[in-house]
Amino acid sequence: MSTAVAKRKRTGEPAGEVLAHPPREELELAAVLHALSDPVRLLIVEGLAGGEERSCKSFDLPVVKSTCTHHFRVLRDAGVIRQRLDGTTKMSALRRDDLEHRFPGLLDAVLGARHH
Amino acid sequence: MSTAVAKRKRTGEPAGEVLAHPPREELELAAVLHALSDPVRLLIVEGLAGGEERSCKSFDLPVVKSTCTHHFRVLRDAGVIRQRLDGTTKMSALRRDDLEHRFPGLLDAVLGARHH
DNA sequence: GAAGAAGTTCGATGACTGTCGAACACGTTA
DNA sequence: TAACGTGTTCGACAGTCATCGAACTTCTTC
Repeated sequence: MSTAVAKRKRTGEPAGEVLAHPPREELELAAVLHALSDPVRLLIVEGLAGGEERSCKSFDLPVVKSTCTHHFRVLRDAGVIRQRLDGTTKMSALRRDDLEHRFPGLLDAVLGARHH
Repeated sequence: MSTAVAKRKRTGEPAGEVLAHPPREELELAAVLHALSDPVRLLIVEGLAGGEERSCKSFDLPVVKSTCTHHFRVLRDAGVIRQRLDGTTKMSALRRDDLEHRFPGLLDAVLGARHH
């Protein structure tokens, strides 16, 4: 065996560490607002508002798989969500605490907006 | 005389009416977030946070005039600001009440964010 | 009137975006 | 080991975006 997973098992590296997440101090307002300014990504964020982790596949998004990958990555790069590998699936969760610390009230305002 | 201003004087049409502004019920979250997701436009919004009207020229923005026109129009089309003609200058102001009604807490969260 | 001031319009440009489909990688399960 | 499920990578594509400079419009002022 010489896969990435096998290597992590040998070295004891946590699986989640392979995914890059910006630290909370480096979250940028413009980047977060941009990440939240797409309808599909707003659906994702609202789906995570409950606080529980969810797999990408558990969302019923109006786009194909590869586009989902794109949107989840935009959210992760902006620091809106945190992703963790779990077998073949990737679990995502909102970074509520980090967002609240950096931009107090922002996420609640977005989630509380009356749509349409 | 056959200018637009002369025509408005003849017909009694208010000068401010020539600028299109979306009504408060039609403000869209994604559009507002997108309008706020640009650094130059964030500068404009912060400059209007005091509540007073300001001319475009009173801002010291790091872009040329025509680009300013673009950014102010994006903000106006999204419903973030209201613009009014006053002679050769165009006065801009935040639509605080409308934004607060439609997306409670959003503008305060954006304005209160700790930058950099 | 002529000159100046404040914005707009237009075209161009380079960068980025959202979308898809096909092929691939990896872990799980039969 | 083979098949399946979940997600990624890659290339392509059409559309949008931020930016600039030059020419223009409109109002004010001298």
